[in-house]
Amino acid sequence: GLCRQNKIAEATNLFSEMKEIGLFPSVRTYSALIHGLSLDGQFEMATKLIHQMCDCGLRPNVVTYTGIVTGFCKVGRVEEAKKLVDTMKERGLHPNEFTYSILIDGLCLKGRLEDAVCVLRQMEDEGIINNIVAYNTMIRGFCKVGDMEVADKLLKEICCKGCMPDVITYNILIDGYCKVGNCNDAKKLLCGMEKHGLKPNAITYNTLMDGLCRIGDIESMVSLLEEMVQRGVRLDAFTYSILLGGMCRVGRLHDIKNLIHRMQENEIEPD
RNA sequence: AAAAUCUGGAAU
Repeated sequence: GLCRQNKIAEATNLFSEMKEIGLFPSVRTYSALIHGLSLDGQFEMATKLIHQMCDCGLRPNVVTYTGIVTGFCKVGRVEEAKKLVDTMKERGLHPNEFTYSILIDGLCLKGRLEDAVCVLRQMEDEGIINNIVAYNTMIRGFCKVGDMEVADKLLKEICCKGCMPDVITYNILIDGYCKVGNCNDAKKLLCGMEKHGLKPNAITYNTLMDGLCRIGDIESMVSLLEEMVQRGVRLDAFTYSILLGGMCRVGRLHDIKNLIHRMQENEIEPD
């Protein structure tokens, strides 16, 4: 909990206190702290804790190592992440669905899409075929470089394999199409997801409205906003920011004032 | 669940 609030120091203190009063931290406790330290870039400390665990007779498991892998990937140190995964394997620990999606994300962030695909295939070869997060991560990688053809191919591929796309899959693809200026295909995906029984959420609408706003289609943006409200999807701070951007672009100052007023009525603080 | 994926602006 403390780690999630970026209070690593407090977490570390609490951890020391625990030991002083004679409590033995469990593998989970260690893993939580190791994850927090890794995200904070404190890899030496994290490694030290791994050793400490072993000294206490505790066996670090896949989650423990994956915590450090996450830290490396987030700061672009993918090679070290891969090396750690190899170490894990040597110690008889098999990477799981989390490990794979994290590694794929790390490679995508570095622009190493081909390598990421290799890891994805390796994951499938290991028999993990229902990891929607890994597929979403991979699809996002291609979307971010504007390669919508491959992204779409992956969507079709996972459908064939019986791994059901979720709302996030569609949100990622909608954003991809919007960012290359192809709002038409983005709109088609919105219909497509509903056909598959998935409910668009605020992020879906925000993403598409932003795309429409970027190509200057304010009218479509407004009708989408109406649809969003009608269907009871709550507007959030992102929604307002996107709408305000659109209104500024076309100089509708009066509408902007209205929006800010409505925002406060709906108890959303302008950020 | 002790760990993974989606949207704006500003800042850097």
